[in-house]
Amino acid sequence: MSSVFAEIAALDKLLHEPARLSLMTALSACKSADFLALQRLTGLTSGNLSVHLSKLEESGLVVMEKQFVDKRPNTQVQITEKGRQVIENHWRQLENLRRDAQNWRPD
Amino acid sequence: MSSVFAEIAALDKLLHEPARLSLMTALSACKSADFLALQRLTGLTSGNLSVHLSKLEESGLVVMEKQFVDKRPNTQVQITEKGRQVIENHWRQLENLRRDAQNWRPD
DNA sequence: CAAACTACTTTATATTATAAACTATTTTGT
DNA sequence: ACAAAATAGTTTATAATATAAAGTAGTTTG
Repeated sequence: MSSVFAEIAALDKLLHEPARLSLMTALSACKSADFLALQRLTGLTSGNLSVHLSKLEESGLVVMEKQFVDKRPNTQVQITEKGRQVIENHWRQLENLRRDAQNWRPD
Repeated sequence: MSSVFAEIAALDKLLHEPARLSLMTALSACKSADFLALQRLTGLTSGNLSVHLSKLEESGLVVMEKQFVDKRPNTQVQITEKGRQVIENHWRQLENLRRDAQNWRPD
């Protein structure tokens, strides 16, 4: 896999999907956030948010802690060290792609 | 739609899909490129490349010109003005997301 | 002149995302 | 008190999407 283009074309879909890219980028900026804050942020339906978070958790990119706050369920979400690494790397790849595109010419 | 996060979460999938993001970014850097150059660049199978390009063409983001060169079929692909606008806007949105993430805090 | 190659397109299948329906509990109105 | 609505999610079914595999039309090579 020589060029950034090829790298991007085969990019990690888990992270690249827009909703999850937003979530991971936001989570990389804070210690933790709860379900509703993330829902307000992204505008996702609760169903979609739930599925996206589960997917991120299964891959070890976030951890979820479920507790009761004021007698109501509350889910705190936190990015893992692995998650922080892969999202940072993902942004690096995107930046590389954009930079390299400036002077690409067809063979 | 208030935040960049929400904008991104509802981002144009057509452009965001990694292969097409690569293709459009590359095409925005040159007058035109042919099928094989794009295939070399992205590492896509010809089947996938064909489908992705057709999708971009249907949406008016690229135009394709089919001709014979040295007795062989040859497909030249060129980004349209609309295509140039939407890919540039897409990159702007991604940059905004990343910038805004730096100082996001859960409500 | 048959077999292999080039440059694709079409189709079938597997993956993925989204919406809708559901669960469990709590609060509000009468 | 108790039905209705709200909260905070999860599960499931369906629709959309991507990828791989097979097919087409023509060309070159042994």
